[in-house]
Amino acid sequence: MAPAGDSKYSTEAMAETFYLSNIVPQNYENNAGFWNRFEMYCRDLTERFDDVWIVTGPLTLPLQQENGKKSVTYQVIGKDDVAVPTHLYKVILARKKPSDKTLAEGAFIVPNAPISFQHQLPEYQVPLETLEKLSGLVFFPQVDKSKGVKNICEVDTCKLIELEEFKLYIAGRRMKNARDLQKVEKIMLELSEADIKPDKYLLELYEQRKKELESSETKTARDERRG
DNA sequence: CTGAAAGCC
DNA sequence: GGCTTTCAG
Repeated sequence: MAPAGDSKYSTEAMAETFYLSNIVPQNYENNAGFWNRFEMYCRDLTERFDDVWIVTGPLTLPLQQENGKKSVTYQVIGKDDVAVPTHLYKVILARKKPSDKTLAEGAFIVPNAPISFQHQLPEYQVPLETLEKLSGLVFFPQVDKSKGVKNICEVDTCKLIELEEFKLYIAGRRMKNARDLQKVEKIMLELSEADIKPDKYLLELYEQRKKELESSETKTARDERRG
């Protein structure tokens, strides 16, 4: 998860987040696209589950070479040869209420490469044991798997945001930060050019931002007249 | 939201 | 160089 900018996180937690030891090189399009949608889904889980635990990490998995043989190869970057993982994983463990005995779990392995909006989360789900073998790790060892741990994709949706919804969300973010009325209108124009109809939420933001900017701009003009 | 690129002191 | 503003998926 990326807590940046979210005031409910402590500065200590933020500092830990940005340790280099907590960072891996990730494909840009993946991070801004599929992985971003994945993280949005994870955040959204907290709306439906009281407790959500997530472990994320890198993998360097064997791939079929041109000679037909499988090998572990991965790119390294920078002067210190930082390893670029071939895949990233997430393990999700969630509980509706602290009193609940049954937990929901999901393990996902995602290629560190661009993944289009046509792809959905369940395509990348694997049995937890598979991920444990590939990573050499044991996740949530204190959880007794024999006690009916449920599949998160059955208990919840595992549905990632679609392209249109994503663009509306981005437009909303931009709307809140728009500097002037020109920018505000540009956001709306770009949406209509993309054949996306603004939803009620965005229209509200639009009207609100317009009002704010109109009042601040007339105020500025008044101040300027006063000299 | 995820970022990089450009601008500024 | 580091911080702020601007732009892009």
